[in-house]
Amino acid sequence: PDSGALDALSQEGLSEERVQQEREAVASGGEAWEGHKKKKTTATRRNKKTTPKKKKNEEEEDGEEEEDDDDDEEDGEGECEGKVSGGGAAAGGERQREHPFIVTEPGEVARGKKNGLDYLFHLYDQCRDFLLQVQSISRERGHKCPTKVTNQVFRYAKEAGASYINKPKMRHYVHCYALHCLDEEASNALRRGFKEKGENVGAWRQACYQPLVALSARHHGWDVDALFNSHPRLCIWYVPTKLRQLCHLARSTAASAAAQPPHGGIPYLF
Amino acid sequence: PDSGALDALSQEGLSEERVQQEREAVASGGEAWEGHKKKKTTATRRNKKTTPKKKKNEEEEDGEEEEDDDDDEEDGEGECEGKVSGGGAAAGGERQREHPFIVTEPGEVARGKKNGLDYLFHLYDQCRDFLLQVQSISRERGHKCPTKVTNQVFRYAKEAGASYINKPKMRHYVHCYALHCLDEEASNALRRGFKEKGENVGAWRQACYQPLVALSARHHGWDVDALFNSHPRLCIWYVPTKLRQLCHLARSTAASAAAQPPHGGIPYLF
DNA sequence: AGAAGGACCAGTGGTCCGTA
DNA sequence: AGAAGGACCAGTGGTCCGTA
Repeated sequence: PDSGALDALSQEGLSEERVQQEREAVASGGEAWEGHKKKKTTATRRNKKTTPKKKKNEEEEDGEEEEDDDDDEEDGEGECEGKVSGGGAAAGGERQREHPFIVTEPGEVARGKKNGLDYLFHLYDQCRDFLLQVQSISRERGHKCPTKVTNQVFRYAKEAGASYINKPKMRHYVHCYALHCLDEEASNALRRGFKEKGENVGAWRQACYQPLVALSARHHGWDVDALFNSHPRLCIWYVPTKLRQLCHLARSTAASAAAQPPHGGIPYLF
Repeated sequence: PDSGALDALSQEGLSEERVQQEREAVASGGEAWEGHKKKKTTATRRNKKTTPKKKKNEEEEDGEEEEDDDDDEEDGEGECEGKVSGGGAAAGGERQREHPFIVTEPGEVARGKKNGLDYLFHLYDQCRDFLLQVQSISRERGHKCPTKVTNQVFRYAKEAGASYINKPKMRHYVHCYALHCLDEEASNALRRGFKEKGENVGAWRQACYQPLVALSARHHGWDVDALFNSHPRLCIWYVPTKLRQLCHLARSTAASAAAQPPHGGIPYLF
């Protein structure tokens, strides 16, 4: 009732400018992007932990990463950006998903049907770029302006043609990007170490938590929100739940260790 | 799957300490608070503007506010806090809602079955207090910490016994509170003026928009978010949609007036 | 097996409209 | 009529789990 003469402003609209500006090296055959599909599954999901997941906070020393040298088995890609699978057989529009990440050193380009970690981090910078565009549009339309990478930003990215960006992936690796932003030296060392040991991406990802907890403790008294906010490219990302929990746990542990010192010796937490 | 050994922390719990600390003067008879009721209405709401609402951006000069002097017609209230209706007849737990607001001068206590504007503004300060408590609890549990008055805060307030606080009411008058925070002089003058003219609360509420638009223009280049963030008690409140729209419209108007000056004269926007 | 991401769900911001 | 607020709804943050 109060909107008055003001809601002539439509909701979104989204200029299609940025399409295909990013992402040149796409799957072979050029089958159309699937875009909005909304496949309605009728399964009754969410049966609450029927399979008792094993927790893997420490990295296990297995999974000897094969480093496959089948370089140009696909088309002539190798340019710069990410690569997708599902390009080969019948061009009837089958599953189109990005190649999995592997642990690469800084500067190293992943060969074969893999994507490297520099590319992963580049995706975060692209999201930031999309956020800046969304903010600019919001401001000029007088809408409320997001400060974080929200659903709206992911939707915008998708509409702009960056279909390889999606929320679950970006949320999954945020803390890895955080370490990259906050301590590039340590991040690079970790990448080299895990590549050398032949660890898989999951193990490397797990290993990124600990250095961040240490940083939050050392510089921000375990306030991981303050840690994220201290960096301009990082502050637009939500703090992942698990990292928040780890910082909280570490603080509690440190506090109780300080309150009740052991009988014989000094405890070292890091 | 990642939660690990950390989710021993339950969700809320809410110590019942604050109950009845606020709000002494309650309805007569002392019938129990209705609390959580969740009456399921089966009506098909949202038939989208069947009744064409008239827009009321300018205050109309009618409604000669009767200022009823039936002071102590109810019980012996008159202490300090807000008053509720529904105390009279059959004590079978009927509708319990706050008395409507009337336009009062600063310092003036509303008489009869009315609440004054000092009381209204006091509710905002109470909400801030509840937010501070929610933040404190969140921080000590390692949860993410709200910076604004969210649903969680309203829920907390209700559980703490402040059933007279609710989201629609608080959102409805935010901009009035904003003016009170940002320019108490102007706010007080407006209250005196509207009381004197015998305007109702709705008219006064409408009149609070304009001075805020002027403030946002003058001090923040029409950035009303910046205006809200400039005040510590105000920055915890979401900017109301209509105020945001008004600021946007005013900026556009000012911009086009500046770009295309009229043939004979200088335009004054304020 | 390890990993990418469609799609789901509980709880949010926003406010309409049946109620008093 | 003017006003208070229960309750609804579209779109969010978060991430599970069917998929490749």
